[in-house]
Formats: sequence, structure tokens, C-alpha cells
Amino acid sequence: MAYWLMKSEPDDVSIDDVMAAPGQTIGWYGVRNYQARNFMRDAMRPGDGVLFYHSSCAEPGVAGVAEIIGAPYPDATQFDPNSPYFDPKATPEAPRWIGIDVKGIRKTRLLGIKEMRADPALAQMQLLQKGSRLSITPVQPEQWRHILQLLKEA
DNA sequence: GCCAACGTTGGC
DNA sequence: GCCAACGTTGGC
Repeated sequence: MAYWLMKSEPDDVSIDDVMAAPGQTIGWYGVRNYQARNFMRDAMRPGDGVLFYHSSCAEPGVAGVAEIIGAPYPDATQFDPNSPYFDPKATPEAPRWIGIDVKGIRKTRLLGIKEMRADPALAQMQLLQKGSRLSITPVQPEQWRHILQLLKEA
């Protein structure tokens, strides 16, 4: 059992969108970074915990809790010339990019990045490291526990 | 809109 | 295989 933080722009897919989706489950698409892809391909397992993070928005921060469902599969947007995520070098025979299904567990209060930065217990989070911009980052078990505790508070 | 930090590209 | 140039990310 591992834990992850996954960034989504709420203008694109918000925690509300996830909770409103059939089965509260959405396909995670559009990852175009090899490190993040490798996390999905090599390390994610069904049942892994996910912090659903809103990025590039007015209030960046953790907005919900989710979990990984099922196995990774080729991200269809890489083959679609009309998609912003189109990759001309990817073919169905040799896909480059993958997606995975993520199921929303619950929407939480917004745990803002500012509050996270101010918390010594979270200082080691990869998300908060200088220059960090990976859209998928591992979360340590103690960080996960700490954040779930914070999310219970008002 | 700014800009620091990082990843990718491509000429050599 | 180096590395300069360029594009992207994402908080502010």
C-alpha cells in the first residue's frame, strides 16, 4: 500500500467532477512526464491512497481523498490529433503515455499549500520541495496520516 | 503576468 | 553525449 499526491487543475477536473462521475471514478489522462508516468506504470497499485490536489488555481491545495482503481492502460489522448495531449511519436503499437483510474473517496476541506508549508511535519513532502513540479508525487505514510488528521479538522 | 526551476529537443 | 535554447509548470 502506497500513497500519492496527484495534481489536477480544477478548471479541467475538480474534486467535484470526480465525485459527480459515474462510480465516482475518472480516468487520469494527460500525464506527459516520464517520471510521473513511471510512477503510474511501475509503482501504483489498486487501493493505493491518493491526495487529490488542485493546482494552478485561486486556492491551490489538497481538496479530497481518492484511491487507485485497476491497472494502467494507454492514454487515448496521445493518439488524438485534436487533443492538446496528442503525441505524434506515440502509436497504438508502441504507446508512450498511460492513464489509470482514480476513484474519489470524499471531498475534504481545502488544505491549502500555505498551511502545508507552515507545518513542520510536512516539510519533507516532495510537493513542497524547491522547484518541485511533478504532477504525481509519492507521499510517505506518516505524511499521509498527518494530512488525514488535518483534514478532519475544520 | 512574472519568473524560477525543471524537462526536452536538437545541432554539433 | 554535451549543452544552449526553448517550452512548461505553477505559486505568487
